[in-house]
Order: sequence, then C-alpha cells, then structure tokens
Amino acid sequence: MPDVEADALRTAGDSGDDLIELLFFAYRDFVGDPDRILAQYGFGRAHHRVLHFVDRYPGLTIAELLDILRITKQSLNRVLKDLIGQGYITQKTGTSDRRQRLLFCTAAGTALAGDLIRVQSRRVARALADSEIGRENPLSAESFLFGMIEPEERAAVRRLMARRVRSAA
Amino acid sequence: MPDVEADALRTAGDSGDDLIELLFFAYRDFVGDPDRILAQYGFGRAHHRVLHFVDRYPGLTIAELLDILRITKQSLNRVLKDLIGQGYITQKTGTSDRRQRLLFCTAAGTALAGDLIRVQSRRVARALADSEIGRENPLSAESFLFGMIEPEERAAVRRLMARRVRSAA
DNA sequence: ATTTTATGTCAGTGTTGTTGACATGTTCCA
DNA sequence: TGGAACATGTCAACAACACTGACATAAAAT
Repeated sequence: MPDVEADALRTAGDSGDDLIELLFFAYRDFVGDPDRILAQYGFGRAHHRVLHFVDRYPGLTIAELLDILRITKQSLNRVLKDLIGQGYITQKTGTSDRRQRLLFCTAAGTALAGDLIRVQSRRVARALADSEIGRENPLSAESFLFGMIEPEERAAVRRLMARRVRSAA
Repeated sequence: MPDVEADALRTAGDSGDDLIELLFFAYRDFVGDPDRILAQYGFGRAHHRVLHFVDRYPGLTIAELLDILRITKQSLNRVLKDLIGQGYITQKTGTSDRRQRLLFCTAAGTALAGDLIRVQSRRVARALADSEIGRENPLSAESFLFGMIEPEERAAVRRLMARRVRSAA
C-alpha cells in the first residue's frame, strides 16, 4: 500500500468507517426517489439503469451496456424488451457493423429519464449545498467518487463520460 | 427550492449529473469487494449488511435493524437465521424489555465483519488519497454523503452513529 | 383483563441477478 | 470462398432478496 493511502487510512481513522456507512445510507435514499416514480410505470431499478445510460449516451451498443452494468445479456434483455416494447427505447442496426444494435431513447424515454434524473439531481444539489462543498470545491465530491472506482476501470468510465452529448449547455 | 440549492444546481450544472453517474460506478465497485469474500461463505449482501450493523452497534434490536435496513421482518429473518445458525451472531433477551432480542456478533462474526470492512476501508482510503480530499478537508466527503440522506432521516442516522463503541481509538 | 408491542413463521409472489445451451446473422481471416 | 469469431437473441432453470398477507406467542402497557 502506498504511503499516501496508509496515511489517509490513519488520518481518516474511524471516519473511513463512517464513510462506508454513510455511503450505504446515501445510496439507500438516492435510489429511493426514482423507485417511487418507476413503480407507477411498472418498472424497476434495472429499467432505470438501462434508460439512464441509453438516454445519456445515445447509440450505445448492447455490448457497451453490458460492460457498464456488469450483468448478463439475459438479464439485460429482459428489461430492455420491456422498454422497447413499451416505446421508451428504439434500436437501429449499426452502420459500420451491421451486427450491432444501437440503442436510442424515444421522446417518451427521454421524458421519463429526465423526470428520474431531476429528482436525483435535486438530492445531489441539496447535498452539495448542505455540505458547503458546492462553492468551496465543487469537484471534490466528484473526484472522491471517481477514486472509489476500481483503478483499472477508471479509464473506461472517463472515456464513456467524455463521450456525453452536451445538450444542456 | 431554497436559493442555495437552486444556485448549487446551476453552479454544478452537468457536474451534478456526473455525480449521479459516478455514484452508480462507485457503489458498483464498492460492493464488489465484499461480494467476493461473502461468496466463499455462501453469504450475500443482505448478510453483509446485517453483520456490519450488528458488529458496529452491538445490542441492536430487531426493530432498530429493520429501521436501518428498510426491509421487512421476513426478509431480515431469512438472513439473520443463517447468521445465527452458523454462529456469527447471537441473541440475548432484553433486560429492561424482555420482548426484545438484542443482537451481538460472536468472535467469528466480528472477525468476518472485520475482513469485510477492511477491504472497503482500503478502497475509501485510496479514494481519499487519490482525490486529495484526505489532507485538505477529510470531512467534506462525509458531509456530502450525509447531505444525500433524506433530511427527516438525518437525525436518526446521527443518533445511531453517535452510539458507536469506540474500540479502535 | 384486554390491548398493544416485539418478534417469529408460513406461504406465495415479483424483480433481478445467475448458468448453460443453442440459434441467427455478420464480419473477419486464412 | 469457407470456416472461425463475434454480436446479439432466446429458452429454461435456478438463486438471492425483496414483497404481501396471515397468523402465533410472549411480554408490556393500559
């Protein structure tokens, strides 16, 4: 273990353990908001995750989605079929590689994804405001969470997020 | 919405949305570590959560555990029976109220809980070190996550965490 | 003495994950 | 060109973990 980490572990002490617990509580409430909305559509968290990533990264392939979600194609297909069947997501055959299915949100899909991200954004904004991280160092929360990602996976996440369509700017 | 929050939402802009996504990736890898250990014991995440909270808050009652985990007593009982049956947790009848079952970890339970918290602490320590939050403002990550908790629930979480046994100090 | 509370348990169900096997169409390569 | 590799879809069985509803017991509170 590098010195910085050992040092951080000592410095943090029990607060590191507190962080573990707070992450549980934070995540518990974080997913609670969308759950209530999704229930009205007969959808679950699995549907939410698919909808979210397809909305944010239009043209995502099945393989890419599988790599992001870390589930099997059978699990993905179940929820994807629901979302496509009910008109929230559409597929297009890939142009360069016709084996691929590129995924896109329909207008209804984008609308629902927007509703879902809105409630979560609100919670995040409140957390930033309450913790006074927002003004002082708005990126520190981001960099902390990024640091929680498995090191070998960070490049992939960075690559994905860099690909995002900047529409709200 | 209070001005500070609206302001934070604007300031954060897309970074708020990035935080949502990073929280997904962070949590995905965060629970991945313990999962590998638990699988060797034939346990799952539900067992982990129970073991963790009983280890950290010895003497917890069933009702308190239910309130923390936000699951039904039937769900809790299934995993709790496993943990008791295999000697990781024991029950004692409450002294002031003999209806209550106070939960405690056995030596084996504490050992396993320790193994689990160790791998997670390592990840948190690395995240703090990598994000350089550790030295600058070690509490900002904590306060951010605390801010993610439903406001009405924060007092309960604070009360719980204040109750912790300070043994490692 | 009755009601309420804390807990335990049985039975059935739903979502979301898994494995294994197999099918189709597309691309790539020798 | 023909076969291997790849991207995807699908069927079936199964496991973990959540849910609801109903009912039981012992202890506490009124």
